Amino acid sequence: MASSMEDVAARAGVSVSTVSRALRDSPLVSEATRLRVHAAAEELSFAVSRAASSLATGRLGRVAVLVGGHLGPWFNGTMLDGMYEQLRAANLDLLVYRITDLAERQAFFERLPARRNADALIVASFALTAAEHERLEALGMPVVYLNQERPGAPSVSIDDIAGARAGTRYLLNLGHRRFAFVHGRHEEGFAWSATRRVHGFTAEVAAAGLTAADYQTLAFHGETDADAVVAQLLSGQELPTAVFAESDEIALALLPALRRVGLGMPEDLSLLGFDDHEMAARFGLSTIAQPVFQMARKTAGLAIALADGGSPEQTRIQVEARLVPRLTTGPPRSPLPSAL
Amino acid sequence: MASSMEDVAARAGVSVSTVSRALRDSPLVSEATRLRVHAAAEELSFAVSRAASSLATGRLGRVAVLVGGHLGPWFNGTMLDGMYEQLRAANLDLLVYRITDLAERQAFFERLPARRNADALIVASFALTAAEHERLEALGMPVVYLNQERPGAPSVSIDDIAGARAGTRYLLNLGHRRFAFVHGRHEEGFAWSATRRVHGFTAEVAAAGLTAADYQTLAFHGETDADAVVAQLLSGQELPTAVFAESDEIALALLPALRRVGLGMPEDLSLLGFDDHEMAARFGLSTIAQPVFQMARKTAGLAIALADGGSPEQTRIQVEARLVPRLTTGPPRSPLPSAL
DNA sequence: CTGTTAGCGCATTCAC
DNA sequence: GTGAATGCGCTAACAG
Repeated sequence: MASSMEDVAARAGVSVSTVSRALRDSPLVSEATRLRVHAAAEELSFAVSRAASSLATGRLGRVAVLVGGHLGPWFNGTMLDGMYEQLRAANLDLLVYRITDLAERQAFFERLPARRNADALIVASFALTAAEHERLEALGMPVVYLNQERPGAPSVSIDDIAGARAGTRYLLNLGHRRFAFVHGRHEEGFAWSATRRVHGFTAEVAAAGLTAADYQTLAFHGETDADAVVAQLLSGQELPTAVFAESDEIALALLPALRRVGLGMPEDLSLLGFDDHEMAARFGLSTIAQPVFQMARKTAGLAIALADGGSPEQTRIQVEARLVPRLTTGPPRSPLPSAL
Repeated sequence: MASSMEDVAARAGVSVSTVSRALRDSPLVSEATRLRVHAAAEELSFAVSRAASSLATGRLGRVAVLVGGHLGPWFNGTMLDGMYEQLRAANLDLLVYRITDLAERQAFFERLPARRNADALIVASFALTAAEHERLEALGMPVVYLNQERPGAPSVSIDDIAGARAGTRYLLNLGHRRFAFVHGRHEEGFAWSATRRVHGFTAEVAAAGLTAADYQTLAFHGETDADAVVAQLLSGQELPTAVFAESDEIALALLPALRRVGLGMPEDLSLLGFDDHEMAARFGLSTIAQPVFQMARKTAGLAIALADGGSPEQTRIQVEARLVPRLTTGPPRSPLPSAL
């Protein structure tokens, strides 16, 4: 089945070294024998053993990605797509690792399955502890971070603070003065942008002269929690006129929950998300777009350069988030919503 | 940096073979030396070279997945998640390949980058041509199919026909007699279940005594096409009372488009999807659930067994789709929708 | 239970 | 331009 180079060599009437060279299109081989060897390989359906090749060259031909959370959600999936394209173009394979809970987290950092198993590691959207960082740095391979900045380490990230400020500014400009900011859980070190987005929001409302009485910060704990959050909003002192969600995932969960209690957007309430999730456009959700795909490509680009042993000129890339106003935001209505 | 086994051997005061055995927790090593070796390895932060290990054992420790389409969409992402869990538990890495267009398709089948690069290949939701099948079979490694049955080959798939029939039956039971079935594009060989679902639908309506005048089949060509499909529905001879979409992705695109023209679900129209997309529950979409996660786990399970050189008892697994009625389906209203 | 020996399949010197 | 050696780092078979 898996014929060896010797078989190919015999068939092509050359030596194994020539086969090796010819198959990798080395210029040290004449065109004639190159073709002859390729033909022989094809006939025997021979392929170079990656393991043997790697052992000899020291290059694995693979880049590993450590994903924070599940692979399924839009963000991570899109990210993988972006990386994949870059890697494929560079003829590198994509190896995936995932960390969804503490068990996986411990398992990964104990065994470090990526070690000596890839030419570079991408750590994506996953807040590491200092100890974990050190562990990775002792890995002996380049590590690139996505949405996580580490002094001295290559990274690609979005300016969450600026994005959150821009979103807040937009709502202020529309005339809103009473806000709620809804964020996901950010304990456990699984969060990355969350904290920065809250900061951006509070900084901007403060800059506008608003005080703590003018806004509230609510936590959203997973899918089933939308109604609870809406209940909190409704039972507060005053209903906010604008809700800024830390992510579109949250905003999209809030959307039907708000509609269910009779609140229309943007008439009764403005709702602004963050990320530009694929579903955001479909449901007319206004949002702050994060160019996930591009970010992923750039991150992979860094990883490729580093895997090649190169040292890219720019190793810390920051991209901008930009406002995408759609249908769920508008000026506040002067009186309180009639629905209340 | 990357210290070798010899270093560890020296430090632990044993031979390399003992190091090799100890590190893989072979029972042929005494507990004392096992610990000593592990300690030495830890101190030198040594890890076994996968390439060298693979070369010596012949096992790569990796399973490759060929995904049809992008990695981002819910279906593929969920699938990867399911496979990942199984593979990780078996201590196998997940290598990802993707085919989104003709170029990628040709590139993959020409170069076969997975060849001699993984212990097994999973082909997921991707309809192959006969030539491609042959090419894979000459690959020299086990191939497992997800949602694609191939005589003699191990596979896991859903019973699309039964699912589509059950959905249609449900709508018939509600009293519906005028239908539209909306399917995605299924040229290009990128489709798998699509055709079977249409067949299931038409078989069931035929069995109910309906004729071609009672239903129509419409094609949906991507996100932006929802309005066009709705327009077709509205401009037909008679508006159907129930719309069955080939997938939730399509149904979820139709949903806002139908609302936009004043059609309420289920008052004016029943809408039924297929797959149980994560967003389906959120938007109350009735659907036929496909247990993607489980299917993925089972597929990975087959791949693992085959990669181990085993021959699993059952190699062709079929799982059932089941109806999940939610809010978008109900009995038809007797007169035509007042909105018209 | 442990050490010695001999490859695994390729890439790369170095000669020619 | 090509072939003959050597070694990449580990595992396995064989002794002991």
